Amino acid sequence: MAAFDKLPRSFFAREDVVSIARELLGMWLVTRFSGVITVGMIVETEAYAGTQDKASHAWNERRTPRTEVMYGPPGHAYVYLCYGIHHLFNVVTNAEDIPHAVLIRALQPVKGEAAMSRRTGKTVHDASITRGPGNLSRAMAIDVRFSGEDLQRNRIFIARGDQVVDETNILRSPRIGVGYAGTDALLPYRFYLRNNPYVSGKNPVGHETSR
DNA sequence: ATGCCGATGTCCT
DNA sequence: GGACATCGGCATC
Repeated sequence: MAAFDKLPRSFFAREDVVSIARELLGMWLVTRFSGVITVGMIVETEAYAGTQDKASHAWNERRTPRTEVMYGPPGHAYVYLCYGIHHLFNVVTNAEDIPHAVLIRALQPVKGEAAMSRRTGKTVHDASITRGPGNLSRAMAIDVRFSGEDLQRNRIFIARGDQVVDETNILRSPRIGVGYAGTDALLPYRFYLRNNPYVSGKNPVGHETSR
């Protein structure tokens, strides 16, 4: 475990969830269950900006047993079941009572491909193995039982990757599947790496980040 | 290449 | 009863 440079809680305990979503590109998502380690580089994320964001489960102060973890301290997992089938992995950010989160939408496998293949029934040559939030959760063996998991522990965490992401290779676009969110559906809160085969969505229309 | 549709837990009306 | 931060299979163009 010592080989991984785990992100400290302070990384997630910041106000700008959109910046956090962008900065998570190139980081490694790591799971370690029963000694089996799987690692994927984060290549696609989306920011969800809490009570003011109509696309967020926490929109308008909405609070349910499912979403309660988003109102908790930062640096914890928020995992929920989507369409009754898919387990979607998010990281809680900001501060307690401010329910911001970043959805991890796609990974590029780094380590543990055999375990990923066993869990999904696919080979690593099929990019769909970790493309899309439902698929990556299956490959990493993440499910709703881990909602609320502290990412400072060693079962699920995020670590610095082994290379720097070139800003010119980061594209942004509106979020996927949130058409119901009115004008908030237009916000460019999705970030992804240019030309990466593991990025979800068909022919994504993206723009370079301007900074 | 594009589109429809079924699966199905949680939350909402 | 319907919508939903999805996915894969099958039909059609």
